[in-house]
Amino acid sequence: MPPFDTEAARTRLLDAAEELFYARGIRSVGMDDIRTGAGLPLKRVYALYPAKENLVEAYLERRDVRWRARLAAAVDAVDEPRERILAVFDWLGAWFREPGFRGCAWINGFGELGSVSPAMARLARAHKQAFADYLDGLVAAAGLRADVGPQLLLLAEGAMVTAGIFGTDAPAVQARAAAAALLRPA
Amino acid sequence: MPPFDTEAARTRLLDAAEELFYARGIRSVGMDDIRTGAGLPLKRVYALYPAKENLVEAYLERRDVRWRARLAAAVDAVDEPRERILAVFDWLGAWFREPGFRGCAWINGFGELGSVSPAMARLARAHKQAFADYLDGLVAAAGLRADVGPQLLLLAEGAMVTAGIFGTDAPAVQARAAAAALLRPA
DNA sequence: TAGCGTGGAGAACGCCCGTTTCCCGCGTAC
DNA sequence: GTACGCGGGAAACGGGCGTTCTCCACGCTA
Repeated sequence: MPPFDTEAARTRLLDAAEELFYARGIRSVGMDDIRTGAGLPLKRVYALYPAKENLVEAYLERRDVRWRARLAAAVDAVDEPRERILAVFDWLGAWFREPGFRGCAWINGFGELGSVSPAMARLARAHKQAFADYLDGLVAAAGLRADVGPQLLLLAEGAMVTAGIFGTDAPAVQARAAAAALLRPA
Repeated sequence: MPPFDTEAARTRLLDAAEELFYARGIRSVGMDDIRTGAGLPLKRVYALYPAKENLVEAYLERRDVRWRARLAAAVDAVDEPRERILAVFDWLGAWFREPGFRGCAWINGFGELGSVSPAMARLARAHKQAFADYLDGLVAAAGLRADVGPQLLLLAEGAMVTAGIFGTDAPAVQARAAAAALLRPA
């Protein structure tokens, strides 16, 4: 059973899972929906991930890697340390404008399952901690006071939530403006 | 059937629904859990709200009124216009510290059901719009530039989300400090 | 006291969904 | 050509849940 096109099947499975879970939420998506989306027999789905929870974890872990890589790539296109911080919010705006944007997968997942699934709570905390650490690094590299980092995190999280609920990218430019104000020396 | 202690029953029902829905999410809570929590026969539950969705709406509407009233009461204890804005974040901190705090009921509900329930999406937007309008009012009363209002909204939303995920009240003081910086003239 | 209706408790129904199992067809080996 | 085994599709199973229905105990009326 193992050596077929297992890796290709895994990719298609995660692609289908990501599209469906992100668009509709986790509980709203049945394993049958995913099987249909991936074009895989249910038997193979369960051979790759023995339970739905494992598939959810794999989806969030892959998305975490990709999301942070895309953010880092956008930031790395900029040199000046303070501009790099603002680039975070520019990239958020680009993300908000993507078709199908529905807010942050971890905030949504935490709201849906955080109190009922320790795994979901852990993944959400890990992702947000990594994002917070990344922002702290940018702040340190710019020689700014350390307490600006958490403040930028709040702006970014607020922008994600607000953009998701209202379906507009305006929060990105509002957050960017607020961030620029916070970067000015006291 | 109508004139018994219908209003008392309705209150107990909404109390139980609020406690359970907020703590565990909406789909994780069964009508039987609510019936047990309220100590009401299922027949009476369905007499008061013909479907779960109606009960969810009633829960969110009552919570909306109460949440905004509590916020307004905390703000109204302060006179100076800029201090009133900061009082918002002080009150958020007090809220975060309450036992059982699990983030914002509308953010969580939107993440869980926003894409699958138009009613949930509408309620979340209405609540957040009302909060945004309230902040805009405080900003106008303080004679500040209008674009500070949405920035404060992002800080507050980000604080709710981050406090919910990490289970700490630190975001309230971080958001308060950021807000204070934004209130300083450019 | 006999009859009636009202309200409470929980069983029952139908549906959905995560997971497992069955069966059939095809390719391979001898 | 035939037996074997593997993989695919889908049906089956078990549990949970929203909603409805049944049954019984109690209180009022003549």
